[in-house]
Amino acid sequence: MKELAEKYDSCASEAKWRAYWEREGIYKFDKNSKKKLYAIDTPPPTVSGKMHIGHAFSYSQQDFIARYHRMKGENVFYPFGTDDNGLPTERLVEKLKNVKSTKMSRAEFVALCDKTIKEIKPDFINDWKIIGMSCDFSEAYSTIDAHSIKTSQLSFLDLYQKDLVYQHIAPSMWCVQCQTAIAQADLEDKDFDSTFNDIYFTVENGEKIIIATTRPELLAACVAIFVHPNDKRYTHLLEKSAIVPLFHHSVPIFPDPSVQMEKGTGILMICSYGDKNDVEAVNRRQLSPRVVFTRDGKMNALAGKYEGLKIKDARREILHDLEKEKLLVTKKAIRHTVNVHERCGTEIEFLSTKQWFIKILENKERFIAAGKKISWHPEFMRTRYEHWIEGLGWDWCISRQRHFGVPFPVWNCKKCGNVLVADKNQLPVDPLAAKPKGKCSCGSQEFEGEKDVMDTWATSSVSPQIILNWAKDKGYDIDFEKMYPCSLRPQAHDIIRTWAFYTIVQGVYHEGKAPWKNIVISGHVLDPKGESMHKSKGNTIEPGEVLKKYPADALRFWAAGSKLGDDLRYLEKDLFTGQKTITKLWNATRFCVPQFADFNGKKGKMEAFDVWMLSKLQKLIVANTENFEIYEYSKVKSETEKFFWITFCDLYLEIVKDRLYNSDARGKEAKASAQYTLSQCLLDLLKMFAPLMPYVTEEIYQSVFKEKKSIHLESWPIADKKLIEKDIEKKGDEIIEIISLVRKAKSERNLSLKENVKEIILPMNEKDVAGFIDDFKAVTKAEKISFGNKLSIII
RNA sequence: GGGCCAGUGAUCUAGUGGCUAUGAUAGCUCCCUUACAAGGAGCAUGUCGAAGGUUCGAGUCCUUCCUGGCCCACCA
Repeated sequence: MKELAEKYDSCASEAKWRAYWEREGIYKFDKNSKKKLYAIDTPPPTVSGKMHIGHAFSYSQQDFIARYHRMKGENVFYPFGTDDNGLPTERLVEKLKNVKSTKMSRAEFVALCDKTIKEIKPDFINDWKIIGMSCDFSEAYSTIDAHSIKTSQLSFLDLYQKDLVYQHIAPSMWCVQCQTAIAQADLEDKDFDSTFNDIYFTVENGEKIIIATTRPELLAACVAIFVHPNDKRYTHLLEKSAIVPLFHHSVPIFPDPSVQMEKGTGILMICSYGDKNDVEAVNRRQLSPRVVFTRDGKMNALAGKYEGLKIKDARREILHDLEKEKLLVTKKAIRHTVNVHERCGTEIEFLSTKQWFIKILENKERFIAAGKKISWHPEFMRTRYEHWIEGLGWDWCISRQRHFGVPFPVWNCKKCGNVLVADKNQLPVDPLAAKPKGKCSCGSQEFEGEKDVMDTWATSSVSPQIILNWAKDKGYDIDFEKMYPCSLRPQAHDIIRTWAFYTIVQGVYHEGKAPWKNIVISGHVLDPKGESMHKSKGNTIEPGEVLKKYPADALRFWAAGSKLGDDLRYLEKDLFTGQKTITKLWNATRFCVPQFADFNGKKGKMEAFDVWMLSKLQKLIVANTENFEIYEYSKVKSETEKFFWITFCDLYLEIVKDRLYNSDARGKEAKASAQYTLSQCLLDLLKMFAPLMPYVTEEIYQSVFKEKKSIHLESWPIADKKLIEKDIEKKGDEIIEIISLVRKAKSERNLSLKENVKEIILPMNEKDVAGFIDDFKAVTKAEKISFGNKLSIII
């Protein structure tokens, strides 16, 4: 047992224990262990420059849970992964290296991505180690490593064989900035200033009608006009045709019940394609589409004189021309919400392209059913999941016309165009570099590899399969069958519609069941005003900056303060509160340690206040265990903090000082009783703080107790119900109440607490509280204690 | 427009039917007491968003409304 230094040096201590944990493999997964498994489907953060405060927040929270389960004696499988493929990575590399992927060869760009990732990843991962994540970092994966590519391709082959994936030419969501197809889940809302324009069309009978639109550049793409069949204003126009202004092509006027009569002028122009309704309308009426722009968002030849202009420039020019030709009735400024691509903020368009889709619409019920089999924490997050599924309108488009991603294990026959998929044994495969095994059914051996890569979610959604070695290509065995489903998926609420949903889809399709037993949803970090943090708003907080001022334990302690699933404001004072708790823990230990010097570890007859204290401790253990079982780490934090600060420090430590300091007068046995209680409380408190503040608890444990290699390999305290003494607790509480009143009385008289009290008359039965009286007398500095009907404090 | 969550002292927050509503921060008063002044003791601060209702009893349950956040839809 070592004396503790006067001050806790968090900086040195945290670095020391971090290195120790890694060197000693404290968090290493033991694949041969017979203990109960607890597998965590860790979120792989998207590799970006640095960890942000939201990461620090949510990863701390999942780490509390992981550490609790480890201490509970479970075999925790807690790998660490990084998501480093796909569009987000491409955009990062473009930014860091100041290049444009569209202006480079694919091979060149992929090589640059690989190189850049290698450069920045070690520092990036280090941020996670600094906050004290207890992952097994030797079980690290990247969503672009060979194992992940193989798993992802295997997943594709399995879906292909089960007829759950298909290739299809159809109008789908397209980002003209990223020049790729995207999925419904990749959309975001954004407000734009625009104009609502009333434009004249001329019907074949010469009548002029007015159509309202925000997108006049789509006039060239107009293929029909819809009016409501019951709209008396326009029934006479039905089955006639109209001439599109500026472009002079003729389009039919159809009745269609989807038209909302009260909107705009009640006349709707159908373009190929302005939105999802247009897509459906064109299909329903079997119209031949007029596509007017190119994949990079410029007008094409069909747009006549506007060819080559960007969409927005064309809009301005066309409005200008309409105005000049007196075809524009009015132009109203409006602000409206438009769907944009979440990665770049560009308004999405609809283009007919050939894409791969995973079928999801036909199995909505199965996904909802699988969601019901999972325990959601908090429960209401399941509702969000179900609503997302109910609102889905498209199958999952998984192909991206990009460079850096998992390739489709697919070739097309050059002769007949047939699709050939790779053989399982070929994986991982790059179809641009390799050839399929065998021939096409047409006899040809000439193939063209699929150039598209997969949506990054297509790979991250098989994270359970990746970590549990579904592809069976890891160097050693992790028994997929035994370990699937995982025990836990921790993640934030903003990716329920993507990561959680897609992972469930893959789980249902590959394994016929949900991928995890529990899902814990964390919230977001807000700025001090309660607003969301955005780089553009300039209100972001960098964990690196926070950690220059405060220990990682304090950051974690702050992160433990949000109720499960709740957002939390970043207020610096809360970091300070955490730091105070660390200091207090340190100083309380500094008080205890010298008291253990002459302690033989044996307990004799226990003093009343010690029984009282141990009883309260057992109750805390029960409460904390229950709360951790339901993932309520914030309640563990507040309960433990309250107990430590008030019950242990303010009350108990003060009460036992007399017995410890004056053992000659009070007796060796009374001292031993206090020593025993102190050491029990301190050890159990350290253990219960350990998941939240792994560093300071380790530092203290290693100095004072050191029964195992690490406090994090210690067992979580188990409550001894026999120690719960309701009666003594109640009596003790009554005495405590009076101690408070004595303190208050001194305080009101502006006296020091060590001031003597002449006499205290207790309104109690002497026999009931006899065991407490010596301690009570000492802590209140009372010269005389007597018993009567009414409380009286005579100073 | 639909859904979800929330509205508690100056600020943030605990509290899913039961004695005078938690704790933290800021404020004020006192105390350098041999773990801790980055501390301790104490004080003050609340019509628990509004209105109805259920109940012996409501911050807690129900209804309606108001406000905020998030998600989704619409966006001719």
